[in-house]
Amino acid sequence: MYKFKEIESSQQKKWEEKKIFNTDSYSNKKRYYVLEMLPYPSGALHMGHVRNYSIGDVVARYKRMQGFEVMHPIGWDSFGLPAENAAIKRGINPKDWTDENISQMKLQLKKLGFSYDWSREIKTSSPSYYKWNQWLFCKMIEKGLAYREKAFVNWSESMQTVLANEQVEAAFCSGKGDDIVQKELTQWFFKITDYAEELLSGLDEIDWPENVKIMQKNWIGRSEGVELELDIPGFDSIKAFTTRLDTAYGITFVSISKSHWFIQHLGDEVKNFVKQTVEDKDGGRGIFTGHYAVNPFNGERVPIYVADYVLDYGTKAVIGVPAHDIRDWEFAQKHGIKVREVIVSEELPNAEKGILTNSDEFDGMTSDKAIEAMLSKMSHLGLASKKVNYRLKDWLISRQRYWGTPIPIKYENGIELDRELPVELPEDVEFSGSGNPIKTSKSFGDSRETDTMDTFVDSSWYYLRYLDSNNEREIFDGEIEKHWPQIDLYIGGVEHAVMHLLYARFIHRVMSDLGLTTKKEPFKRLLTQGMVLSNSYYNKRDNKYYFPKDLPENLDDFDVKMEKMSKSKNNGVAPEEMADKYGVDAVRIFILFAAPPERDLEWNEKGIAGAARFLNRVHQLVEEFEVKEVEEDSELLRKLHYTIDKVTNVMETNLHFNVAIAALMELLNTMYEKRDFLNLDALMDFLKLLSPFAPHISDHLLQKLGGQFFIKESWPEVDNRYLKREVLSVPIQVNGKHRGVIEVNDNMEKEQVLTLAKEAVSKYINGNIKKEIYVTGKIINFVV
RNA sequence: GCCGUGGUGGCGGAAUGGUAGACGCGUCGGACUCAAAAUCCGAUGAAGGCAACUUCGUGUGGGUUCGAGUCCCACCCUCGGUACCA
Repeated sequence: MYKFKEIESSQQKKWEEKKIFNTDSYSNKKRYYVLEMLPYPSGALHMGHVRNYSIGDVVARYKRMQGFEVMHPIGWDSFGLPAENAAIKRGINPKDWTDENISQMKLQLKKLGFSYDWSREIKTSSPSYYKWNQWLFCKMIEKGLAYREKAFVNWSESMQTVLANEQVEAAFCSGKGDDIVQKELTQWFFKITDYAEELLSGLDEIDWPENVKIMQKNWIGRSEGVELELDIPGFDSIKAFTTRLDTAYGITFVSISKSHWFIQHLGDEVKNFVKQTVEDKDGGRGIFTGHYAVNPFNGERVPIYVADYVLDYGTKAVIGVPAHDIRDWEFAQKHGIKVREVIVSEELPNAEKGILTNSDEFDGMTSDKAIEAMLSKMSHLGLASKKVNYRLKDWLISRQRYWGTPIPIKYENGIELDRELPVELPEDVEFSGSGNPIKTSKSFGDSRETDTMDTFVDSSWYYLRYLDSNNEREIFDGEIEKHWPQIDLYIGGVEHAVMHLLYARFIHRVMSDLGLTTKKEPFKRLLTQGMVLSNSYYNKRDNKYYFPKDLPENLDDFDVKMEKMSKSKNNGVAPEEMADKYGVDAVRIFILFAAPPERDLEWNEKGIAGAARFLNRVHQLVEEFEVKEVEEDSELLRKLHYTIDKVTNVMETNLHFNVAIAALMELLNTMYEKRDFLNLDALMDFLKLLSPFAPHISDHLLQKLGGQFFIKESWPEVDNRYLKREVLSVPIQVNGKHRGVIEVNDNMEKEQVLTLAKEAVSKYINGNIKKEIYVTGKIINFVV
């Protein structure tokens, strides 16, 4: 095996010495900005990171070879819950814990040889970064895009803190869910709903995977419908949204959400129901309020329920038509609510549009006609209006936690912005596990906001800070932003498809409206990568996950599953261990080869050995190579140019590096067979193609052949002359079944080809051909 | 529940509607070696057959088409997200 350790560390040293990955912010070359989602410093780099950064690194190196000035930065998303938990559990300061993790992970990253411009590194937990979060917050207040409002949260009485839904679930699982209530707190929000329409239409301008666009579309959830007013005798009327006004005669109940204004008028039973937190949100849970609303169409009194399934958006109230809505049907079944058919149906429930019945003068109309007619009648009475509704809620950014950006607000004389930025996190705090630690600080002051910001705020604009990360006067220099207005390619896990990516798009638009950015959309192209999985071994006898090295011969007692690598399942594979054993380049090659980037990847140590073998063969070939006059070999040249074409295509289109690497392996095999005909140019072209994937060995071999660094070389070009084939083999089918192959000249006439084909498969034809299909050069099919 | 993903040999995967299984792993056989490792060469979807070859085969059931892994409909399973994990 080639000496990968020596080669890798010496190449990395050379790269660092020459600072060849640093980016000129003001470069006048063509520019390309490739970015991987910034990591949370959990303490150790995992294979998911390696995969993410390898994908980005390949693109960065390829683009450099194409003559682009490439921006490829890295930093740390270093605020967040785990640091605070470590503080509570082990008495470590969150800052120390975080910084220690960062320095460890940085070391690991450097050993993996990614082509980052480290001079741009950022850390979101440093005041020089979060200062600008606070500055943005102030701007948003000025713009009317941040406001304070009451909202329900999961509140743990014993811990005196807010819990995430995930934590609530965990608490219920371990039988500790009893003290969790729904509590109303006054909190800060960002008005993302003001941008709902833009965020929706903006999706059309970006080159993102269709499924991610659809998820965002559905999350925003635009629906056109009607807001209908129903009277509650003795109270204000209630407004309910519906997209199916045609079913209004079928209303047999009304449901409101748990934060609806009407609840304040209700008794303790309902209020207690609202406070309860239960595990199962989807069981059609609801309670009758004791009040009725009047259906303006027929004057009928229908019961009002508070129901879990009504989301806190829009009017927070929906009409219940069990006959024609499946969820309403289930709710009605559970609560014994009556059902009335108003769309002619064979069977109930029936959610399809159709012809109306039981609907007075609207009987016999189609749904669409009826919606118009019914809306017109009600709007004359002032009881209904057309309305566009969104599922998207405003973004609650307040967190009752320590390790985040302090919200820069003082409450001395009402609500006041604190303009002396940064408002730094106090260090004289206690981590007792109960309440917000900031409240224990003496230095922080009594009149300040003690909530911190959601960490999604940090990660919503960090890519802009990279442009000018050491700027102390401004969030970034506008001139540099004009040079690098968008991320050309953004790479990260599909788990961020909605929240992070939607928040970032929102903040970017806000910044654009503030005149800070020149484009509306931050990420021109998105690649969502799959997870890295490996086998986990769960022992059914002692209920523990075993490390693979601790397994017995006999696995009868074990549940073996392929799942996401994680600490708790003892199935993680440490990148540095693999790099030590097989080399960094082999790790990269394997992780890129084992699956296309967007798919989940199954870890397999045998596979990485295969990658190392491949690189060893490359090394061997170059070691044995001598520069001398050789004859041209058309097959070798065709293979070479076919591979250049293939790899370039992958780079320019879908980034399916697994296919590109397979092509490189095929080329290597051909070059081995034909090594007597191999010249320096061909060998060099092969190494160029390989270099983005396996940069250490490639640069090492280049230096042996008299060059320097591949990112300073130019990407090879296809010569179409070599790709042409004179003889094509065309498969023949009879009735769609493969029956043979013939070789034809590329200039042969159709008739001649068919005659030859008939001869070749005569025994399957028996004379009577009904139809002949010939797709030139591709396929022949006879129907008999 | 809702929104989205995926399902192809023993395994990871490849395949603009046109020869299913490229490439790699594993396995088997051979070469080299005193031997082993490494390396190199060859075979490898399943069933039947001495063989030529035949039949079957891309989660399940239907459909469109000369032709479907690929398009359409229904279903099953899997994974991600679900607004305070990041």
